[in-house]
Amino acid sequence: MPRNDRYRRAMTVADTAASGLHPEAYSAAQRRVLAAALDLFAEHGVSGTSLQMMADEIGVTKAAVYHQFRTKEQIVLAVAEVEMARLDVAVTEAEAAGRGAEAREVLLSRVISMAVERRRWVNALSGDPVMIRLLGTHQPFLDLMDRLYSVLLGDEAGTTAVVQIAIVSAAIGGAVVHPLLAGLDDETLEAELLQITRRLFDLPT
Amino acid sequence: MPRNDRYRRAMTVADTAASGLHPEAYSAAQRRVLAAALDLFAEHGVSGTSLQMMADEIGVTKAAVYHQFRTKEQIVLAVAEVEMARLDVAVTEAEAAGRGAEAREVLLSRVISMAVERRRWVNALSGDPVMIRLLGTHQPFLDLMDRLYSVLLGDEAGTTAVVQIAIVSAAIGGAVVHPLLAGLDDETLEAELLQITRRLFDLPT
DNA sequence: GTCTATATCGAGATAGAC
DNA sequence: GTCTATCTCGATATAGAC
Repeated sequence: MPRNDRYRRAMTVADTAASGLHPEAYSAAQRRVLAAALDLFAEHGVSGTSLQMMADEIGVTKAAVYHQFRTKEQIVLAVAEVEMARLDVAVTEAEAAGRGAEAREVLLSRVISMAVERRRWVNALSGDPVMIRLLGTHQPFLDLMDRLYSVLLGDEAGTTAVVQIAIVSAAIGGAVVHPLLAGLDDETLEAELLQITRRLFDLPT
Repeated sequence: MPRNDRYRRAMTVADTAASGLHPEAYSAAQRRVLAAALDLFAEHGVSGTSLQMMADEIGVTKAAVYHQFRTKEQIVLAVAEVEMARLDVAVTEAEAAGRGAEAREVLLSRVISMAVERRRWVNALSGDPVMIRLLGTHQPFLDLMDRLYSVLLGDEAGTTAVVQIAIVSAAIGGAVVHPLLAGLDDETLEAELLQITRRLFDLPT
């Protein structure tokens, strides 16, 4: 990443404002980089992951990685967009199911399924400070989250309803990475999460 | 941090095995370093925070920071231990309330109160990969978490009960840092969290 | 698509004066 | 307790050959 007056520049999407929700089809070499990057981000964090680590993981040199992506920031952005595209599919599918409880039901099951399936990477994608800053300034992502929350909220309004969906989101994202549940198989975890989140929504407010 | 054969060495507690749950009283200069470090960890992650950033934040030079702590790892460890000591007080207090529902009730309210109060730093303390690795090899921390989970579990056993407390933990930790709730005042957030977590425990399994 | 080689900078860390 | 000065290394990044 380029430099700042004092430290290295904070990551922004300024250089890549054109990138939206439709990441072009990456080459095989690019996909290898992105897969290695995601694994390493999960283990060491974005800042703790160097281009050298990615190169070693793939079994090539740093220069080969730089041939696929011009900067580290481009890699982070590409990783984020690939995951966003997955989430977009789920939200779009839920929206197609209408505006009420059915839509919410569809979204919940799709999101839980995705979160469980990709639990090794959830923390890197949603908890890493570099990723948070990047996505927080990335309008397509903000729009996607708005849509997601709209489906979850349905017709509800008010603080309690917002707290409720925030808690459900947090519970899903946090449970799949929770050390207590690290040994639990995906199917059981998914079933339990589905059950408990459904009951959270059925609770009287 | 010292180096590895290939990259810089992963953080361990090997050098400081003697440090436990009773951090010595830090000097005023040391506390300034720890406060700055915690803020910066929350904003940039542990790996993304340099000694230079800490020095700038405090208004001294790097060498002055190195006079207070011999390595960056010592700073991370000290930050973690100060927070652990806070949590330890809450767990100890809950344990004093017995072994049943009352103990759980005390612990829940204390933990929620702590999490809300310190929500700016929760992600850095529980989600940062460096912190996770450090604490995961730190026996006093593992013991503390065992005690915490024991109080939450009470007499319950079985997968569903474990999932339940994992979800409650995740919900608390995740809700306080959730962007949707960033604008919510501490008192409201605390009350809502208390209510919803209590209901989660009252649900029939 | 991958390599070797290199440039530049900031990181962690230390020595020694005040 | 803080400073200036310095060391070494790994980080991002580029040039140019194969």
